[in-house]
Amino acid sequence: MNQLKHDAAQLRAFNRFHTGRIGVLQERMLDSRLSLAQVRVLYELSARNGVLASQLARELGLDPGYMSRLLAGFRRKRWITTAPASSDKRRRPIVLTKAGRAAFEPLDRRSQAEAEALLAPLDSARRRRLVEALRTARELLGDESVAPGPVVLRQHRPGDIGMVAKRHGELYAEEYGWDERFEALVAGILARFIENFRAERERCWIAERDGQFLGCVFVVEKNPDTAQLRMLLVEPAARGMGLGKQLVGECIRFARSKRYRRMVLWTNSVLDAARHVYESFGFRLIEQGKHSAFGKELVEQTWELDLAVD
Amino acid sequence: MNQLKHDAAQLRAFNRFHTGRIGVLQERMLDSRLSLAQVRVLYELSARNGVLASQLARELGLDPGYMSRLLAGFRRKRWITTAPASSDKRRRPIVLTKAGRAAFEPLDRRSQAEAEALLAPLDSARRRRLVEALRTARELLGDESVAPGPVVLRQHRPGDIGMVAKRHGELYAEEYGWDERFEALVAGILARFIENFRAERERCWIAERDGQFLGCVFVVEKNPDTAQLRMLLVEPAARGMGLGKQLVGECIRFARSKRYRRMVLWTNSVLDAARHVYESFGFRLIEQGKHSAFGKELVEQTWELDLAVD
DNA sequence: CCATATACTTGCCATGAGCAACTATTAGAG
DNA sequence: CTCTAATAGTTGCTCATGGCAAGTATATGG
Repeated sequence: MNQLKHDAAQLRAFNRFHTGRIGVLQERMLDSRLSLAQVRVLYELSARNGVLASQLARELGLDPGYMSRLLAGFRRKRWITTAPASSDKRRRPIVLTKAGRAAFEPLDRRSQAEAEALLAPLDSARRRRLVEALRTARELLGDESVAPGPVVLRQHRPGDIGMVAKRHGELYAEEYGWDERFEALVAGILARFIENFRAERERCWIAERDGQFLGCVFVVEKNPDTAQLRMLLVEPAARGMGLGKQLVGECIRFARSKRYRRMVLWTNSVLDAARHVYESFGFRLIEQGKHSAFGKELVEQTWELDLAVD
Repeated sequence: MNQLKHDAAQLRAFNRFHTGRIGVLQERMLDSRLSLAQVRVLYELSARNGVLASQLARELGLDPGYMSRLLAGFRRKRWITTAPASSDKRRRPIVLTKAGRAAFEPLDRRSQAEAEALLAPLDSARRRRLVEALRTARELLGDESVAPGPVVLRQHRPGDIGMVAKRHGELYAEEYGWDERFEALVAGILARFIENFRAERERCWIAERDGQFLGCVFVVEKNPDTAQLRMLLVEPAARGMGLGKQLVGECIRFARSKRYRRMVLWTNSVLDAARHVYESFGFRLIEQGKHSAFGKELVEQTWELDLAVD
């Protein structure tokens, strides 16, 4: 595959660039009379009290003997103490002393300041883009330590309407081959949703994580007794974590709290995952029929849930 | 600013992760009996014939003395020849020999293979995201060598409608404080644009670079003689490079070719940059009036251009 | 023509870092 | 319960890595 080669070449280009950049930062480290290895160890020590030398060596990819010497050096400077151990007397958990912390702190500050200096020329939008890009890269390169952040459900704000339309358009084009008229349909529905929006009868939930769009769902008033669930979407990357269920659950809770008697929704037979969610909440299929739309022959379905029962 | 601190911390986290990762790759390098510095120099030599030792030393951040020794080593192995020089006899442009190329090739292949192995577990969508993220990071961190790719103008496809609405919504909210009803208005217009689309009378241009949305503009039929220019948008990141002019130029050319007699557009007094573009093409303000919309008091304007003249 | 700068080399030397052998302790197999 | 193997850490030996400064040869600018 040629694409893979190209992508790998890009990765290498990045690595070259980054080692060059970091090389510069390393030199600065050195003018504090500490080697890169020492700084890395010190950083780990300051972050995690009580690690073992062997753990550090493994994680930082350093030779155990070398690690031992590094730590001996720190011990000589009274930056660390190695408590002989409790249960297992082979182990000597390493604890940073007050002096150790004091030695690390200016280094840490300098490193922080350098990172800030690197970012300073960027305006905040660019900085956000950079941070997001770095996070993405780290995650995709398999850094387990990158905590994915919580999934947040929130109501709509500027930009969401478009995002919802965009992802509907792209995903249904990709997965089912629907043409751009589907996206236009969604955009029109969304436009009317905003234009006629009444917060006490209708609502939208946008699911996101780390600012990344994960999914959405809308409840609109069909008539005073009937709420309509619309535009449920879960991003491929967010599937299999119960987000669809969570979103539909919010809709039902909202509709109940607003005294709707029933909830209906219009969907399509090809959307299997969504159907399972609807079924699991007790929606019943009350009508279906062939129609042709978005360049495809489809079977549309209407589902209904009685909100009074249960 | 606390955000800067946080962003810098993210950058540092990335750097730590990356040095760890690359550390691993470096070890592998070593089992070819070459140091990282040697490999880096070799890479540069293979990429650019005839560099000077001093250039290399500067660019790779290595000591000139060390560089001299590295090169002496290569010379001993007959991997390079240093032509004594032509005009300036101090300089000795370095040329990689056939043997040098042969020595570098397996290294290069191995490094390429390792990069590919790192990417292999990712599906192509993720890989694209990763490559895009790395490119973004490189660019924002100030790698001049990252060529920004050409600006491409294309017609619309699924996802564009939403993107156009989204960016209108976000940008006008940010820059002018307009609320989400503006986005809804745009979404509605876009929905109708798609629903009634006739390629021989109407068109949309999406400007992008490296897959990144840069701007857009639409031409729709107002009546058989009159084309309407709508939804001109240029991303902040793309301003000042004449993209607005280019987009409007496309519109006018298109409208002329479709035998429209005139072009009109509706805009708003606050949009200075756009107004300048319109004026530069000879649009004349034919009507304006206060109105209130999107949560603001605004002055709307109608501009017209006679397509017959000129 | 002389002072200064550039391109590269060389001598000197500290230390960074890999390897293997060694001690102390613990866990697991039989 | 004992013997073996594994784990945690230390130490001796070694040499490549790479910084610094002085040195040579050439070029440039006043």
